[in-house]
Amino acid sequence: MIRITLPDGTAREVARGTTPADIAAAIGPGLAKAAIAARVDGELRDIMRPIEADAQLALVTSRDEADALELARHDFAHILAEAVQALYPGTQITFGPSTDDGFYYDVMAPATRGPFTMDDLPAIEEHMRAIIRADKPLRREVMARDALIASWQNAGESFKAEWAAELPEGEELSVYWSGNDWMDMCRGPHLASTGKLDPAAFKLTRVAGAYWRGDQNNPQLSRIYGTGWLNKKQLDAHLLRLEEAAKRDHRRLGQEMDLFHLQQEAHGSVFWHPNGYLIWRELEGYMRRAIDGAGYKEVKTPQVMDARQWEQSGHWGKYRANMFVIPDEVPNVDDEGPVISGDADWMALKPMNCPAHVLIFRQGIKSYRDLPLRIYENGCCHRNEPHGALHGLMRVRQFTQDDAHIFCREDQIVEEVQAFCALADRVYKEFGFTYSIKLALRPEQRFGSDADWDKAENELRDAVVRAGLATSEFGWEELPGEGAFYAPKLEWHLTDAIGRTWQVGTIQSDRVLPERLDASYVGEDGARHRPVMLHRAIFGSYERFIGILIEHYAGRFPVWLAPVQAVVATITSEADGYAHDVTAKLKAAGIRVEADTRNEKINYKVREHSVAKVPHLLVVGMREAEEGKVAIRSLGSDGQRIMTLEEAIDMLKHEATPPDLR
RNA sequence: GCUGCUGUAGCUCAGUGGUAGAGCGCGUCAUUGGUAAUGACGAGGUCGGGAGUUCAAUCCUCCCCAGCAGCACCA
Repeated sequence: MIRITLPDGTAREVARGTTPADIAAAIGPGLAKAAIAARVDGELRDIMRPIEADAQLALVTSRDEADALELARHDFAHILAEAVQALYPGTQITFGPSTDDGFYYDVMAPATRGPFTMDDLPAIEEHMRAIIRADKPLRREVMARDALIASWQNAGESFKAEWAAELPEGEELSVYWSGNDWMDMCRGPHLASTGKLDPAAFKLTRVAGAYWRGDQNNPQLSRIYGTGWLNKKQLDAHLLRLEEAAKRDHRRLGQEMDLFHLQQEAHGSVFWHPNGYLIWRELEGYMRRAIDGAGYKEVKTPQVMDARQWEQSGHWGKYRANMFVIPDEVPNVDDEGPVISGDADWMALKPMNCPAHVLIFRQGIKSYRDLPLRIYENGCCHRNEPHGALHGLMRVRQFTQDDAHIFCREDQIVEEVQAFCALADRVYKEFGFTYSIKLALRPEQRFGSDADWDKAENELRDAVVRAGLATSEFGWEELPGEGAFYAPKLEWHLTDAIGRTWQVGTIQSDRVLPERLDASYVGEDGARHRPVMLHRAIFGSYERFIGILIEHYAGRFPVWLAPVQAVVATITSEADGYAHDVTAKLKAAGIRVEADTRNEKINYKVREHSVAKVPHLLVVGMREAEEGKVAIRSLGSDGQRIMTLEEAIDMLKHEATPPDLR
């Protein structure tokens, strides 16, 4: 007999080999029906898997949503693989986990046909539903390693065989049978049968290429994605959320609001339109005030530098594949010959600002009294990104960083990092973001000694701990191998209005570049010392930050950032004179305002400016003109507020004030 | 860079082996209307680029470019 302890503290003596399903049945028929899995000593397990020893048992029902979703999605993935193999014999299966909103499965299409496409999805979905309707039992079986490998090889499943052979020696190799005719190697757990799934609660969404084991040197598989839920209501709600997210896509809003455009002749670089550049200018002003207040000095450095400089900084060796390289010569003007000779010296557009800032630091002799020296630049950088990586404003080839480098002594690092944490906190909060902080640790490819990396990692960790931010509330986490080649990184991940996260801010503690570029200062002892260099950014890049803001605000910018803050719209042309008067006074008060005196109905104007997401619409007719008032209709509310022109100006002036100046 | 899909008017999209169409937008005219689309008329496209097949290509084939989804990459 073994002893099973339930969550309420009661215990039962049952025979060894009793399943959680048996225990659920013993407790009551309702629970027996509702139970879909079990937690045995905290581990999620099949409801039908026998318990072999004394254990804590908690039965899992669909009310335990996170567990239930995980189980359902994992089952959907298996059924997807089973359906694909049933429909397309010769398809090899590899791996299929659950995701945040569903599942995917990576398969290798048979050699006789190309990769799977969207056109294949309806048939696969239909077959998945048939498998669910068939209510096939899902049965766990432990197999001997050699037998399992042999069975995969016999079945022509070379990927599975490779994987099975590499699983750790001691690990129990379990497979799951769907009925008696299909099985997959899997750690589990699974639901008791396919019929536990709701056939209306999933949808296959797309097909894409994905490399075997995530390595681009390996064969490319077809990855079939689906979204999966417990019921149709949840699925529909999810599909609706996707639609809402698509509506706030910055590429779409950028066009609708006339903020910027991209075109193939300059792919990866942004054409900022007047409306979009107004947002940029506001952010630039905001950031200048922030860094001025925090003791930084702003500089501007060259776009192009000689390759020898990039060799010395190490970028030529480690980063050249992503640099735009330029021959240092006068191009051949004879149309018959090649434009460049091919034997000129090379120059390169800067992919980052750090070396240039070190060169500024190196001018003259620096004393310990000059430290910390904080050098800031709105630095325009070019990186030759892989074409497939480009994405609207989020990943571009020309971008401007709010970049600064803090040159300091070792004993100033923690203090400087802490001050940066405070500055970043203020900025992100003023834009309405919450955030988490992660520490990215040394990568495999790196410069510098292990001792320096130990120090650098400890300093960053220490600063966050002292700032009180190394807590789960701030999502504190360490990410092995994710650091830059010259330094570990603290990363700020923002959470936007609909819960997505974006990595933007960073601070990195670097001992490599000062060494390579020979930066030094004279210490109190009169000797030369190496400064440590802290690389840091808050917006990350203006392009990307604006893209994030567009999606975060869904285009409904706070007044201080809105390109057009107010429109004065007339009801009849008799009010035109008053409208122009109002507009002039608002302009004089510093408001970005436009007059709409077109010969259109007020309904039309209200609609148009609402769609354009203008925060305030000041409607004026003869009534307002005679009384010296305006009727304000604000974005997001249906009603209007009548107020005097002076009151309206005060209100708009207040709302148009950046948060740091209020 | 890899896999798949897409590229037609300023925008969103329909369509055809015989040189193209809608809605919105734009222009003109009429209408002066009180809070999410007034009506009429009109202008606007070498159908992403190049080559090939064909009597004839926007449509079929091939190559290139870009965009989209994902993968890889993001120092």
